Amino acid sequence: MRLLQLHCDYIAFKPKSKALKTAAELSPEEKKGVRVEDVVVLFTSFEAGDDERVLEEAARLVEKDFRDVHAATLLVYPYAHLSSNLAPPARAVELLDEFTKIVRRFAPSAQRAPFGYYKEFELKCKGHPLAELSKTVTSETIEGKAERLGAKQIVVEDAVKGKEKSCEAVESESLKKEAAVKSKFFVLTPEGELIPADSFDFGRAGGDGGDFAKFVRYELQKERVYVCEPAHIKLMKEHELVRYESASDSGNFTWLPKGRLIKRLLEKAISDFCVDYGAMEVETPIMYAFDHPALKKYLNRFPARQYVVKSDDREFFLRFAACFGQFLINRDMTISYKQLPLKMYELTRYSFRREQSGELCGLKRLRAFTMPDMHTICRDLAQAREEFANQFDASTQWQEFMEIPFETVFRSQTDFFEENREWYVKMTRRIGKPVLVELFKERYAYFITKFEHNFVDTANKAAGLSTVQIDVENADNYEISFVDEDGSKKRPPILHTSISGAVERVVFALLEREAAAASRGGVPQFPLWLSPTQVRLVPISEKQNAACEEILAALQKQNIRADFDDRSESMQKKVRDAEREWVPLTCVVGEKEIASGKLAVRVRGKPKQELLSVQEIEEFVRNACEGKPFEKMSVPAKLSRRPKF
RNA sequence: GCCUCCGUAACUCAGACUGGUAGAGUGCGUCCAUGGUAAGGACGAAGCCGUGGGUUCAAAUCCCAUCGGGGGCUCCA
Repeated sequence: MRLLQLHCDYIAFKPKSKALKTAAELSPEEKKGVRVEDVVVLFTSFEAGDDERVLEEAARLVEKDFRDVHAATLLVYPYAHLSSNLAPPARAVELLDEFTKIVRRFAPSAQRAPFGYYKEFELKCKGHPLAELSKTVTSETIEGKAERLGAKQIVVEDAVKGKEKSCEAVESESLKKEAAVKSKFFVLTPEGELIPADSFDFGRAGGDGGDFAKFVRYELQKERVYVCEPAHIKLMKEHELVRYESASDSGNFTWLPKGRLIKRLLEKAISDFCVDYGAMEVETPIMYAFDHPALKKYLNRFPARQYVVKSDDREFFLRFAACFGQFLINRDMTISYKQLPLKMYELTRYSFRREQSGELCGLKRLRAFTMPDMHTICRDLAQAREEFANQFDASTQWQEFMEIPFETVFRSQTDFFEENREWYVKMTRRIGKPVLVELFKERYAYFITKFEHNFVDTANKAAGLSTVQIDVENADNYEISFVDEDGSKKRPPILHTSISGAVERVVFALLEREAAAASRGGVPQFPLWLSPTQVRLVPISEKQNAACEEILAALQKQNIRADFDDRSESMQKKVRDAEREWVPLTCVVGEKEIASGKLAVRVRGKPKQELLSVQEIEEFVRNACEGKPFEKMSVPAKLSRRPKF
């Protein structure tokens, strides 16, 4: 039995003439035709060998979708063209009537269209992911599956129909496959034990297992309770960093000056990190033609949805990573084995993924995001493994540099994991705590293994930051090759790497980390090198304004982001506002301070004021920002000149 | 995409159940005050009550649709 299932705004049909001599005569009412609104239309072919069980199973599958899409009614529409192995017409009518009866159990208003007639019809399909489904149910599939899986679980072909025209977003094969592939979870300890995740004792080191336990629970999807809005959303608005822009598409954000500054600093830090690591920086186009042969295959193997852009008659998709541009460069390069591993880096501002609207969440998941994306061409799997381990280490260093706590997962094909178990254990030892391992029987995407460092937020939900994957498909797709020692051309394995993860996600993690600190009674703050204001000058009265201007100029000359609260407000209020803005160093300037040359400095997080000279303040900032990038502040240094956003 | 909650001044929110001239705090403006480490005082301006329909003599309020945001599901290289 074959079904083409369409969730439609409406379908209207009208019988025209008999297609089968044996077709039953129609009543005048039936001849007029029918129009049905908000309906799941089941174009149905009954095949030789279909029986009651097939009908029941098909109905069960349809019932689930029918309930999921909340359609008003159902229409069974006999449609012979779905199969080349049709049941005899008389039998088909029996099956049709029986099937209609069965579906009426959950859709009492279900109708059936006449059998054996040519019918004209017009319909409008809704076009959401569940709106277009095809199903094949046969007695063999039922028996076959029942045998393999035991019990009642029956799997049938149930594929989301790809859109027909290339201009429509491609529903990736990988997306479908990923849904179908079953995986198993384990915990790998630094000692090398591999324990099924559900029997691992998270409290063995005492306590509740902390973030790792939360992370594993999150991954295994056992514990998903109601949680409130993630803390970073409120913070990003309060601090005038980032905001929603309803004039754009969901998941495309506006970065205000202070947020832009933080983001720019992070972008510089991670780009420098990658260049220091040995990657060549490039910049590539953000859109690519759908019909390009190398891209077509890759699109299908990449689990993401795309934005589509039209230009004249051509259709382009917006990139969801830097792979496209970099691989197309690699294809045209002449590469010797002597140059491997060869690294290329791009800060993608932006990468685009048309995530489902319900998946978007503040800075954690966006449709347009900035990803530092690095690719490494390796000589062979051995070199890929070595480089993977190096990049695992580099990613870990980066997270340590950012002081962002993380939990790690390795995802791998089962056989690859078993062959390389010691290699995984060694990396686990590097981070010195248990990691999660997810094993797949078959590969659903282009990589054989990957790791992620995940951040666990205040709502106990995980978000991937660093990740490295070993890609064994795309050298072929893109025809990337290098010349080996013996002069032959070879296809390299390629590493896909994001050392930091999306920059927006780094901001998310920083804000969440501080929100968590605050909820534990700590003082939330930005690292000094990321603070929009590093030093704030607060005069006691207008009499100290001139002195403050001088100090301000001196600090700015030393590449310190200083500002000056020259508003006509009380000193107490200025101190309060500085605290609310998380200003790291707030310097009160009065007559005493001018006379002594030592400012009364509130150091954020410290209970007592300190008396520091301007030079000492400069040193303090310089020391704390050692090895970190610097960028200028783009809002006016005088607070009276600074607008509210 | 589905389910659900929410959308009122620049911001944070009350008002809605029970329809009848739009409320507070913050911010902003003017004036007074010139201060010693988390909010000095007075006055003032500021609203297509997300958008579009409907019901009603009358809609921020009730109904429908739609857009945007949060959460749940699905999803997350």
